[in-house]
Amino acid sequence: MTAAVPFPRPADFFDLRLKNRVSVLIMGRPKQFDPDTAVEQAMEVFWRKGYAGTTPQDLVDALGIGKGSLYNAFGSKHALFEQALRRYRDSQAVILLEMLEEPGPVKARLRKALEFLAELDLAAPDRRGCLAVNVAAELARTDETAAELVRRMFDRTEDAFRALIEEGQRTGEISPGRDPVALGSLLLNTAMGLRLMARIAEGSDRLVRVIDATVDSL
Amino acid sequence: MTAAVPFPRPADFFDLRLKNRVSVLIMGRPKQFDPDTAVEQAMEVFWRKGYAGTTPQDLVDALGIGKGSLYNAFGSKHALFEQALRRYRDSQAVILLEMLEEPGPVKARLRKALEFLAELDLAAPDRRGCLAVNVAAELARTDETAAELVRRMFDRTEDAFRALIEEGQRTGEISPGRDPVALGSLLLNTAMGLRLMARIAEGSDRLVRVIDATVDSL
DNA sequence: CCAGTTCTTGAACTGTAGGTACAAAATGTG
DNA sequence: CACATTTTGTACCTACAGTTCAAGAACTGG
Repeated sequence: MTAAVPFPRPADFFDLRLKNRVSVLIMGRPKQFDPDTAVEQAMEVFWRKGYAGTTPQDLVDALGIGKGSLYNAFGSKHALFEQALRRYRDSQAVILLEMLEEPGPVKARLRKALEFLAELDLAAPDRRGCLAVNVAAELARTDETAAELVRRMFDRTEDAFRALIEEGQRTGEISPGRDPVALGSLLLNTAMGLRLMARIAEGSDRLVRVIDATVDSL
Repeated sequence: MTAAVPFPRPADFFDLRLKNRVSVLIMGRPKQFDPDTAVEQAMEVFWRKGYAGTTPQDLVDALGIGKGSLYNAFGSKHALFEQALRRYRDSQAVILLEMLEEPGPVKARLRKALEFLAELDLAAPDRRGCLAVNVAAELARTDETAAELVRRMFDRTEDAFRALIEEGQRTGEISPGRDPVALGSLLLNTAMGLRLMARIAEGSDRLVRVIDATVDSL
């Protein structure tokens, strides 16, 4: 939960201090837009159109600000993308983690979480899927910064699944003979596979079958 | 096996007849390059760089022909991409299908096939992963033609997994109580998930765990 | 109200994406 | 060899990606 919003890294922290001091001591014309909102909107655009598929014009249109403001505030398309990806991690990727931590029987919780993902993805505008999955497929080998961010998100999710399995083994719901680490990896793989499948699925049938078979396998 | 190279569709067939008649009756200068090889090379480029990430210049460089020849022969970037995707289906996507049809115990065959995928993906240049997976993530909602091709590839693979499960149930390797259709979907999901994970994996550890847990779950 | 600073707007700029047009060269046919 | 037809490389084109910049607007402290 608290890990969802990680402690600012040194650079961020310095920026923040600097920004605050400046806003008190010097101050120029204030921003006409909220940078946080802008990052959020940029995230939506990258999510729907991909990195290469997003143009500065798309961003300008979505954010409702001028190109100058955009580059003044964020520096470059890639820098904005990086911020958007971090925002995704902090606002979206944690949703699954939180669902897995709710109380109740382990298998039911797992099923509910997977069904939630499937419904979310099938209902989402443009069937955008999961930004982390999309970035993994699009940029993995050409953008090490993005790849590392996605890797960390996957690591965290894998870990949450492992913890869930271990809990199930303690409560007796899941056979203690099975390797919780391996099952954690498997569930991560299954969940991300689901989100990929959701991008081209015609209906929910296949996704439902995957979820059924997964829960059945535990 | 024979399905690997499908019978020419009407349009292809007509083109072929026309081309042959022309080559007998009129005939001009023959192509200096082999279109099949060119499509193969284009496939490699799209595979490594994605659709949006591939420029006409990239294609010209990789194919070693002029832009004029490129557009004369293939019409547009997108048309060439479509041919490249079909080529992928016929030359690459079938490899997994063939592996699943080999003789031997079902579980061992499944393990071998998944391990083969993982090794292939980890060793591949630029860790390009699976073109179908990449296209699903990049283009699903913006290119219906490509989406349909990927859908069909996924359908075929899912079917091969289902057949494998049914065979395992006949030989007693797999419990007859389990739904082979659902397990087919699950294995498709797992395999495509693996190929996605391979794009950002740091080592083979996670992939090995996924494979172990998958085979264990049957 | 002026200095100093930061933000905004919009034009401008460079390079390239994606594709077309064309003339010259190459080739099989008779 | 002339002919019809095709390929090919080059030049060219329009649009836009991605970014920069100049001019001015808004704010604060003095």
